[in-house]
Amino acid sequence: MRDIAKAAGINIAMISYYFGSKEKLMEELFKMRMSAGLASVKEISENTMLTTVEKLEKALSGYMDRVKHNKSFYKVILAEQATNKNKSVIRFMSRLKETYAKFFESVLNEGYASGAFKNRVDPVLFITTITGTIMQSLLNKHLYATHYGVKVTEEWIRDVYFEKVKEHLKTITRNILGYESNS
Amino acid sequence: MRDIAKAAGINIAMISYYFGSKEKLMEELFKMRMSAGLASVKEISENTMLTTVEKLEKALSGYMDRVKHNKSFYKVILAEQATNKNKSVIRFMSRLKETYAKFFESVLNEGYASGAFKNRVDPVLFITTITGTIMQSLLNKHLYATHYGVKVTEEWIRDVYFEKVKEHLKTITRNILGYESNS
DNA sequence: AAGTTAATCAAACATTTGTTTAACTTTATT
DNA sequence: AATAAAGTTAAACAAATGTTTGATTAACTT
Repeated sequence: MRDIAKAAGINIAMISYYFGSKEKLMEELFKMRMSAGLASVKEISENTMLTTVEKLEKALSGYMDRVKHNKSFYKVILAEQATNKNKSVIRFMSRLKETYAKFFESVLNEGYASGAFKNRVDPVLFITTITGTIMQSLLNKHLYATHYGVKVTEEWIRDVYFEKVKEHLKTITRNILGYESNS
Repeated sequence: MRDIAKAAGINIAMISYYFGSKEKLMEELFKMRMSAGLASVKEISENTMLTTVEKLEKALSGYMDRVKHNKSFYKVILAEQATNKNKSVIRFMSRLKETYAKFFESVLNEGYASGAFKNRVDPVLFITTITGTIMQSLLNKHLYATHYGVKVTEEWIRDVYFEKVKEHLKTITRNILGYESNS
């Protein structure tokens, strides 16, 4: 709390004054940061101009971009889920995941119905692979860099690494679902 | 530390007496639990009787089994990497990951050389997807269960859920690398 | 301008947490 | 059996941590 107050340039008592407790502060943080993802999914599913593949790729690239611009926050998400301490955050994440699950399930079903996707996959496990790849990419930056002898800088992460991950995501999605590239 | 001592049925001072500090206790835990993975990789790469696909599938199924039998520990691994606090654990994990990276790189190269694998993938990003899927499957148990209306029990997790994840892993590996099923 | 409410702060408070101490018991050595 | 070493413990210690208090200042309201 002291670190947060210092970083925010405020007195520590202000956090309790405005948020009530550390737990509630975390809750607000989650609600605020997660709303962008929900809005993006909502917008995509309501857009009738998009093909199934476009919907899918738009969702994935949006997801990647949000993680790319909120690296620390997504590490907090990981830590929160792994430690399982803040119950209201866990509940919040569960609801959120269910929303994403329904979205991806409907996109996959649309693709199977139209014949765009040739390979059957469990939608929940598909999300698990996508989310897992993105989250793990946050933890494997240094592995990638040292393996290929590159120096880790903010620019490299932003302009090179995350672009490679994005491309990789596209590739594996195409291979997993079995559809042809259109770009 | 008090919780650990209680769970172990020992006095809290014993931890300092035998391990020195909380950090060093964690280090020992990591060294101990991770040695199985290293041994498995070593054994597989030294076994000349196996085909490339067999090596790959043996490594993945071994990995899955270790996670399945040490669920809490792998959540600790996730939390440790996400919070980035214990530097010696981070260093240890980095060395370990590099070992795995080299292993998978050589397996993939072997597959490309023999023509067994048709699709090119970056080996480090391939590991990222595999590890990510497995780790995320630890966090998505409840999503899977509620999405399909199943009750979460230890038996269900062990006998049903992780078997589904294992199957899924096999499927996506096959699709990502582009090789044919042999079973 | 007086009075009320809201915002801010330094300090105090009460737990929690990792570590150490000092006394003791048990085990091993001669 | 006597002595030393190793193992074990309850209690104390010091630092960290989330929260509250009570005083002070700033911002509205009439």
